[in-house]
Amino acid sequence: MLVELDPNEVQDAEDLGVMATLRQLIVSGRLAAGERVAEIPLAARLGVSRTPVRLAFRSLEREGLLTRTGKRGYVVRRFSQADVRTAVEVRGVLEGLAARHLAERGLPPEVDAALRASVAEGASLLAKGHLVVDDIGRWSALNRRFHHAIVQAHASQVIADAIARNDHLPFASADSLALDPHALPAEFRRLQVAQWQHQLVLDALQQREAARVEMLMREHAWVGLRYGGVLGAVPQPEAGKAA
Amino acid sequence: MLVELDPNEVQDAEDLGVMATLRQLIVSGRLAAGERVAEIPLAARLGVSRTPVRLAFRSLEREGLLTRTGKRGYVVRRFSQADVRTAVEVRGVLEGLAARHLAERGLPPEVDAALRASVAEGASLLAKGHLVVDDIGRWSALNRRFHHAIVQAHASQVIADAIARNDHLPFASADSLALDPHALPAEFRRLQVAQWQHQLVLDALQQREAARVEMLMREHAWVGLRYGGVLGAVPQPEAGKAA
DNA sequence: TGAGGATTAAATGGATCCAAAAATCCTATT
DNA sequence: AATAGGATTTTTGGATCCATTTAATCCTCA
Repeated sequence: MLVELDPNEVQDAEDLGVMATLRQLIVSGRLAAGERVAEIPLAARLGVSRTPVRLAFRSLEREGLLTRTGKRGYVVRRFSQADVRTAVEVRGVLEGLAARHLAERGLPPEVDAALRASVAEGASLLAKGHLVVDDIGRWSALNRRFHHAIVQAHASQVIADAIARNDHLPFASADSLALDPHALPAEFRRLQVAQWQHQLVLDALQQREAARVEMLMREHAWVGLRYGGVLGAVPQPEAGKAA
Repeated sequence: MLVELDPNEVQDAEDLGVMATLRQLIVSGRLAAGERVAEIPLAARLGVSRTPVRLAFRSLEREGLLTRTGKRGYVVRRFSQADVRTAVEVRGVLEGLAARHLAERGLPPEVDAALRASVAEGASLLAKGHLVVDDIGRWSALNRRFHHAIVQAHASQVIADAIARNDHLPFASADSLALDPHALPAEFRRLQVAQWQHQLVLDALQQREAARVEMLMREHAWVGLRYGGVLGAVPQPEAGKAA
């Protein structure tokens, strides 16, 4: 009944659930943009019944990774270069809103501590003047904590939800700043800019400079996308995923 | 097996699909905030099997109207006053982004025409100096067209999607400016402000004043929420839905 | 050879079935 | 009487089944 099973695919399916597996298939490009996805073949491919696949399709549709085609079936959504830029800008705008609120209401001690810790860790990571491959993961983690601290500090979950939904677009999230291990010197310059921006954001929050921190966060969003070109790093060839 | 069927509920279920019915039940408060919703009772209540209910649950979870409780089951999400404010502000920020882009790129003729038409219709609606109940629906329609024209003008669907997802929160959308038919004089003042704002937005777009139009759109978002108090209308008692 | 229509295959939506997990409730013992 | 333990009932997740609809194929005729 079910054939041609790539072993590690099935592995994923059992461990993480169909939802995560599908997301992976889409993000990795094994399901190409524009490709039609049907319940039955995919269920067979993953070794599960149609039911979980159907449920996952609805969720992924709401996440924006799948779109309906006419009366029947879904296709993997295709993202243009403009979509990528816009998604990054949307995140910047929303994180800017969160940061502004935080500046206006004042920085709670635990948020301040979390941000200081992230900034300190970033400083020590860059202090040696160059990058090693291990630093990529460390930066990703501290960067995630920095953004998370700001976004989660808001009294309402609504902003965090809006950001999370936007982040479902794989290239939009703050920790999708994919660092090229083969261009570490250039990436070092990029991270240095990001680190400066983190420091400025923290300073503006502490000074309760609301408008300033909003603009800083907006600008900071671009570091994952365009700064590569400006600062001499190789831009990601995400054209493969885009239309 | 299936009893206690409110006839018009079942009517809805057959016509609009479980998804829309559930949304209605939640928005109308017939499913109270914080209430637990289970598949089997709800399927019986709607006269359908569990399958469509399950699918609807996943979608509504992604929309943010339902949240999981621990390992099992969903509850109707409860929204605080802060959530309502924040959702409105998020919409303002995103619509502001869309409007700014439009100003930066220039106003295409058809968008300009659509916006002019909405503004003109609003002017004629308010020209008689007072409101009648029919005007509520007319305003809602023209207001929707105005906002839609700005949001849909963007090259990427990403902003529109983000706004649409935020608008799933029933109180957040631009046409949730619920006008009280019993306070028409006060509502007239409110619509007059909204109309002025529409005119200013259109002017700023035509002049390509990007920063100005962004701020105008942000401010305009609040008209549905707080201006009532400022301008003397009765604020919505949405506390019933909020926590 | 191409177009149109009819037939066929396939995919979707809804319903039901089964097993596993969770919550509730009941009982027995301290 | 209260609590711990266990049994029962409910609910969920997954799988399969059936009917309907849509898409695709193929065949015929011009």
